[in-house]
Amino acid sequence: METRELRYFVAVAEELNYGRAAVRLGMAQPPLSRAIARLERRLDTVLLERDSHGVALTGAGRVLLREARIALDAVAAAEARTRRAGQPGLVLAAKAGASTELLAKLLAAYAAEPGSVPVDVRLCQYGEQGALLRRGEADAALLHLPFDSTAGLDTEELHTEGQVALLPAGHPLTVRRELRLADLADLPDLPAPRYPRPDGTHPDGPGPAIRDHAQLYQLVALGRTCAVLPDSCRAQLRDDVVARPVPDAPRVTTLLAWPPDSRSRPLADLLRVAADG
Amino acid sequence: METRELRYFVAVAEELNYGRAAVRLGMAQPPLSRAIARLERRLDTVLLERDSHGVALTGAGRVLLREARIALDAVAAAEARTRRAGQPGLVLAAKAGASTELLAKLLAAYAAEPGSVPVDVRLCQYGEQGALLRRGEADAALLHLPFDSTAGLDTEELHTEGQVALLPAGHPLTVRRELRLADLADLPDLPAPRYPRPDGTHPDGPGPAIRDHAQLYQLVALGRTCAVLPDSCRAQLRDDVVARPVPDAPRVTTLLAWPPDSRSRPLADLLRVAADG
DNA sequence: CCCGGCGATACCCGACGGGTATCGCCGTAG
DNA sequence: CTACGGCGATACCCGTCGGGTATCGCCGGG
Repeated sequence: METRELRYFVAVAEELNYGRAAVRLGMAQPPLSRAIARLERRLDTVLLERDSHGVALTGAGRVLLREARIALDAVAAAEARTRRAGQPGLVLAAKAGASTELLAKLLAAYAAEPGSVPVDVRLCQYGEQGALLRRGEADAALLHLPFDSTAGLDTEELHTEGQVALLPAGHPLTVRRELRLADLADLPDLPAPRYPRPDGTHPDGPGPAIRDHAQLYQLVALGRTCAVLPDSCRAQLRDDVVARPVPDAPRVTTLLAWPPDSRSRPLADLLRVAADG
Repeated sequence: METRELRYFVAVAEELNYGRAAVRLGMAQPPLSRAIARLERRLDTVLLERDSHGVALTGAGRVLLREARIALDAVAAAEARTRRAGQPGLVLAAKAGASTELLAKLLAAYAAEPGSVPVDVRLCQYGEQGALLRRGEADAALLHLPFDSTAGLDTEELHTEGQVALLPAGHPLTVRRELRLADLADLPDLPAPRYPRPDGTHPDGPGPAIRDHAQLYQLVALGRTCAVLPDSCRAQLRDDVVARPVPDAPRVTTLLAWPPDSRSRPLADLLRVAADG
């Protein structure tokens, strides 16, 4: 099976309509029909049930749809990783607005190494760093437990810290020295922010939908929401936002992650610097 | 990137010689040269250093070799799984000679289900079942912890049991009611069998290299080695082999494993029967 | 009953994959 | 020093196949 055939099949299986799939693929419908028919002949398996008013997946078609997506992702990751391995420099993915201090220190320490290469920092929305790594678009990523998934990645823990609540300056709760998670649940004036799910959609609710820390700071400053974030975020607060410790919030571990078995010289240097620092 | 190009590149990267790679691929050398050159042009990356006396991988080439193998495996698994999804019946992989009783019960119980399909049992050498699953050549497999790896698979525990030592009838150690692992280490007359590593090779040593339980029974009966196996193997012993409990050997868990997200009707039935039984 | 939407078929063309012959480079043997 | 042999690259040719346009056949709805 060629990747082109898999791409064609995925397009048809997703659209369930040869015409629309052909448009999406930038080609005409007849060669697409033939390509799918040839694929079915070679696999000796019916993938699609056509009646003259549309298309439906067979059981085998559902299997191939799932497997083809996996295979195409692997091919795309191979291409992305190879492309970047051929060019100098590292790409490091980090959550926008998170661990800025630690990130700055890491970059400075690595830049001071002999033989270090330029590091391109890609600031991501929540949860996007893992996807960048898995797609081969980044060499390493800063992740935060327990929020990000490390499945299928190698990791090195860098730092663990408690969390603080961020409140708009002047809010009644700011008179307290410490807060509990329960104090922050269901505040009518400060509805909890809605973080994106792994698939990028937001749950429903009264609070604002947010995509990264920068948005969150601003919304807290505007008195629209409150947030619970790692201690280190206090370094970047200005006086329109107040931080109060939340001892019962889970501790947050910042870790460096990279794809397993990828150990180029520059990446190995970066990992060593991170582990030492 | 097309899978054909990846196959070509892997062949050249493994042979480090265009001529031999072309033979392996069943084609002539010039089109292979051109295909690799085109791949490099499209990736805008040098994959191979050619001096006139051979070929060497660049850093990017090493990356692509690793990634291309992963991607090609994914494509091959997609093809195998789809092929079999299009045909009736299930394929169940099991270690030859292990868990025979449990396997027989499972097959009988499933066959009695309404709507059950024929089950093709593939008896494997040690450690091969996981590979069959991952390559898409089996729908489910019987694995044994702590020997087999379940990484990347969904599993259901079926049974846990202790282990016994198998000794040739008449061996001096058979006078004991129980044995310890230490009793069986470094016996000069019964050197430990050499089980295959995950890559199929055998470690060095004095004992016989074995590939499955059937071989092992026979070698024990011949007085060439001894073995520590799950209790249930006693059901198939004849009187030329004696079993003695080994309480300090790790307990063995038999489990049913299947590729994540694969839940066809027949497989779901089999899993339900296995969980109930 | 006719029209419209959809997939399949017929037919054509150009590009690309693959083959043979040969070159250019270099290391080595005589 | 030259001749040879091994290896990858280049030149050139051919057939196949991927893709395009036109059209058909089927069916469901207005």
